[in-house]
Amino acid sequence: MVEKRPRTRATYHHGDLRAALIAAGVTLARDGGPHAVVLREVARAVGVAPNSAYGHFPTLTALKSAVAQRARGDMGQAMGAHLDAVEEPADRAEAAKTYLREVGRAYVHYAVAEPGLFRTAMGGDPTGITVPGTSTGDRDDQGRPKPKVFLERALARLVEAGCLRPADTGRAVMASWAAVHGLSTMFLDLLPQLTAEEQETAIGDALDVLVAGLTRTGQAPRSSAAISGSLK
Amino acid sequence: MVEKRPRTRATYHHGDLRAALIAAGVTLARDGGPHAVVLREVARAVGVAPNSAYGHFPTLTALKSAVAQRARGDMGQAMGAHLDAVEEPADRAEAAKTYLREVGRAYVHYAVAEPGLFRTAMGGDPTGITVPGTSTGDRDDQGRPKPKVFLERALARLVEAGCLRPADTGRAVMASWAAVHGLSTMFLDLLPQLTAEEQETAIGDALDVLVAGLTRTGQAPRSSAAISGSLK
DNA sequence: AACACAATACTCACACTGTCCAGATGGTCG
DNA sequence: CGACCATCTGGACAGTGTGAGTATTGTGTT
Repeated sequence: MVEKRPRTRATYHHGDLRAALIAAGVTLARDGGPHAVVLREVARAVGVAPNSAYGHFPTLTALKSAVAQRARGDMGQAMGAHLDAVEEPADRAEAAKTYLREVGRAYVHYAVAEPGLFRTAMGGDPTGITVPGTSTGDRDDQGRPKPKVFLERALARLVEAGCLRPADTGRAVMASWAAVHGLSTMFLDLLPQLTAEEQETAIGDALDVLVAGLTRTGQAPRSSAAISGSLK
Repeated sequence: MVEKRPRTRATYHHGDLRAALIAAGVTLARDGGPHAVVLREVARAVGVAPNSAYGHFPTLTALKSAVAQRARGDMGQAMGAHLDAVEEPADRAEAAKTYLREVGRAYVHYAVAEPGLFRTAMGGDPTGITVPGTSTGDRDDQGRPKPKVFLERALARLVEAGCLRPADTGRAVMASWAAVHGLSTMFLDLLPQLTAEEQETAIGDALDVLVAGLTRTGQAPRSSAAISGSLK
């Protein structure tokens, strides 16, 4: 199905087996999740012997890792398309808040729209030596932005608009990421019976709480260390 | 290893194979996650033939589902123990906020302390017909409270203390649950390189943002529907 | 108390998986 | 043209979930 001509140099038998394997893996992962990307099935889809994959990937988890990276790029692309369609309010602060909300909404929307790819990208399988974060760039191997950059951009805009202190950017990253990632995994794993409307209101409510908590004018309390120290 | 005498009536060959299978599955899941609870390995640990399990569970996923339910009970027990050790401030409102924070901290702490059981409880495997939420009670089959009840209790205390409007309880559940579940899955799947100190500060920061967003005095904005309607 | 029944556990079997090892194939370069 | 070497193929092995049929054993009935 998917044909890719070699970029660097002409390869030997197949054309570009490595890319074809990844593409087939993405297709398998799209409907079926990471559990569905099976080595023999991937090889069967491409039309080669099962062991041919071992020339390009040392193990199945390595192939899954490549598929996951590709899925993260796809997620970034989808989030970018979502954000391009957002109409921002005129007020600068409200525009920054809207942008953060829409970044989060795009994150959760992708998880719901492409659960198989989302699960593959976020690697629920701890068997792999995946260790996400090894690639430090802002874009993947196909030049597509990573999902994280949208969140950082949103928080930077909040800082510019005066709604967020620069020193709070780091903790804001964790709080925002946790909120949207938590919503996504909850919808997929824990609350599959929710309707689209219920999901949408839950997204809006959680993001409202997040924005309200982040853009509070007073300084954030620093009681966490004291509380955690008096435990256990 | 684990011996359980039958409660209701003496069983036939093994004693209580069903309970023994679940117990062995919990042990397997504790170190190794849901992927490690393998039917033949469970049967091997108990000392019976592999297919003996099919007399008590129609499929392996059914056994995993029972193990997951047991893991959720274990999680509730651990959270209760954590909360019993919390020293609450005298002020009523601050005590309610502290309680919510500690509920969240207990949730994430269990995920980090027992990643295998947490992953099994929260079922990253969509293959099963698990559908959590079928059991509507507040306690599991062993009388242990479910994790969700602690969150509901915390929000009820916030309402009593006047820090949260009763009408906002529903959305507060989603926001709180998403925050702590997101932190947990992020720590396990996306940020395994974080140290315990970094995890602790991230937990404190995210919970501070959550509490600040929930207990804001003004009414929450209801702009989510309008924004989401202008998209796509 | 002895027997029949049904619940329980076991044996055999099949299709499928990931991965190793040796051999065939065919581009690339001296 | 011939040698090399990356690439792909075939066979094989251990291990998995699950189905069908069979042996075993506790329990209720006569």
